Amino acid sequence: MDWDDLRIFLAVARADSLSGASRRLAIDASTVGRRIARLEQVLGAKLFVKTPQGYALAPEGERLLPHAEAAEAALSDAREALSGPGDLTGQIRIGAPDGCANYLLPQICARLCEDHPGLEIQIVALPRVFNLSRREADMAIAVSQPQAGRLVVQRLTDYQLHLAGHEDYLRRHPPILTREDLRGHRMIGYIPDMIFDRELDYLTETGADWAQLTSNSVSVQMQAVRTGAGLGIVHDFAIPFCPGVRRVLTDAISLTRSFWLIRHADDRRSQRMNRIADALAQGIRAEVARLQGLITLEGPSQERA
Amino acid sequence: MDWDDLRIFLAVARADSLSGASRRLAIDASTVGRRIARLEQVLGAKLFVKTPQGYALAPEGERLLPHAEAAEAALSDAREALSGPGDLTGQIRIGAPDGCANYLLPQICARLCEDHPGLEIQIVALPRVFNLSRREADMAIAVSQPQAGRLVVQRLTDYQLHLAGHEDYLRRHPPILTREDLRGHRMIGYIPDMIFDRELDYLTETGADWAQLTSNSVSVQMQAVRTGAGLGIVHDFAIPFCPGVRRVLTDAISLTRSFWLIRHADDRRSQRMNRIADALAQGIRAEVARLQGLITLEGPSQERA
DNA sequence: ATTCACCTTTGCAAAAACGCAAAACGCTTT
DNA sequence: AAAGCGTTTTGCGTTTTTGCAAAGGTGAAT
Repeated sequence: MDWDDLRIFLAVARADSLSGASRRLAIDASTVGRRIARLEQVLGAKLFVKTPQGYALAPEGERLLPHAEAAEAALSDAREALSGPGDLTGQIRIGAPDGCANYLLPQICARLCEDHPGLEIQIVALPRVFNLSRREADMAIAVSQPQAGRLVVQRLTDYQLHLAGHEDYLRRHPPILTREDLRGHRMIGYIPDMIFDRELDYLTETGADWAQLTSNSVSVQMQAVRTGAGLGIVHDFAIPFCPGVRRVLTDAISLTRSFWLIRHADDRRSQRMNRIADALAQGIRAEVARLQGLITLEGPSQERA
Repeated sequence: MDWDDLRIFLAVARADSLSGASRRLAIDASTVGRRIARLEQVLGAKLFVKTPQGYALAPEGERLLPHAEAAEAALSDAREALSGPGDLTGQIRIGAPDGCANYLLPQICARLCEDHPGLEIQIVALPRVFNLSRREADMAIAVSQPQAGRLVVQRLTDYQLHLAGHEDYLRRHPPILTREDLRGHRMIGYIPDMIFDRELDYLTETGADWAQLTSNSVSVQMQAVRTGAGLGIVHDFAIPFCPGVRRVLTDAISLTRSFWLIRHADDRRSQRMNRIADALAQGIRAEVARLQGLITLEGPSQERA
């Protein structure tokens, strides 16, 4: 039996398809299929039920899975035991909402990569809720705590959102001093049916019951605000990246949310994962504080409009 | 990283040489060397110190070893979880003193193989004490309990040894009724400096302080007795295989020893290993009882000489 | 009803891995 | 001192594995 076939087995079991595993492993799908076939022959068991729409775990495969994961954990521990205590190496995939992925993670991860040349970081911007238990990512940042799963959650930091618009846009309209002044403004927000977490339902919280220009992407929304398309709820930490964008009604409308770092429970005792998580947490905390601090310093003009 | 390289790593670490691992794995030594080299490169660590007389674990390899063993355990559990609850399969290597290996194990293991066609049993006759912790065998039968190691020991059965000679030989000599009558007889025994366990020091226990014809193999000694070369201490359970061999002085000289089954502590929770061990224990108990029973039934002639 | 997108499977050429044989090396023994 | 044994290492022909491209199939959407 070739131990390496178990690595392929794990990928297929998690991707539910040869092609998905193929992409993840960077191995051709035909090879993946052949190695699964070989594994099944050696073990004398049908691990998957094969359909034209994918590979699904058969009962025998279900029984194999936890042991394969145990082997994976042993391997992971092995690499950890070998790599020097100082440097972090290997690949890590971090899932995050696109606001975080766009305005926070790049700097933080760049810094991390600089400190650890052997480390390879993949930032996956999440347009949807993430399935961490399938190892679509090693860790994920979320705006709410997950309810179930063998996961460990830790709070990263609070952050704030405010209504904002570009100063050119604000100049073209009468001053906004009360909620009533919002009438007639073009609102920018999420595509309603693509709100995957109730924490993202910013607009209804402000009283605006609908938005004219919507996107599933925070950065697209931000770009809309920046180009003067209207008013939108934006992350404070994103504002420094968009010169000219000014907050309005900060007294009346102010939202606070939190970022949570979610990890596999199995990774808890992994020194490497712990260190990466710590670096990430510290980096996000510092970066949010830094960016939010820049706003009030740079432009107390939010009331000026 | 190819997970299968870890399997090769384990073999080399246990054999302390490429060639030893090569024999055990049935893979060419050059391939074993190349895969170790590849593994070292991927991990970026020198796992072995390479000398013309073998591969010795380097500190980094020492750190890797326990994790590789953890992976191996996971793999073993996996195969166990898959194989049907009824049948035993795979390969197992049993070490045993050559008396046991010659006169007990063949029948027992043959029966076991018959009941489980997928099972492959290797009987290693042991001319020396066995290093079970290096996985030279999966389990071992010994004549004394080991003192140390992560091992689990269970007693199999008691067995008896007596002085014996071939009836032709006995007929050519005066009757042996007391210990004094042994003077002048040619004694067959162990090569003194090759007695690897004090439990094997049969002759001094009888009062005979030296042997003229010696071997490190119980079966060779038995063969000597059988061909009328002299008198020797033989296992009772071996006598039925040697027509004409009769015990003498059974009242004055009677030795009792025990067989112990030694296994790795890690295998304790392995259902497969437990079943094999149980079958082995039960088989040996039954076979020793059966063979020892045959003696008294077949030939009460031990006093006749 | 048909096209499309996605998946798996098969055929074939290229690349990688493997086994064999020989060489190089050190240690032990004659 | 030299020959022999066991080891690792290297070179080469063969086998195996892999990736690519095309084919075959199924469900969803036009």
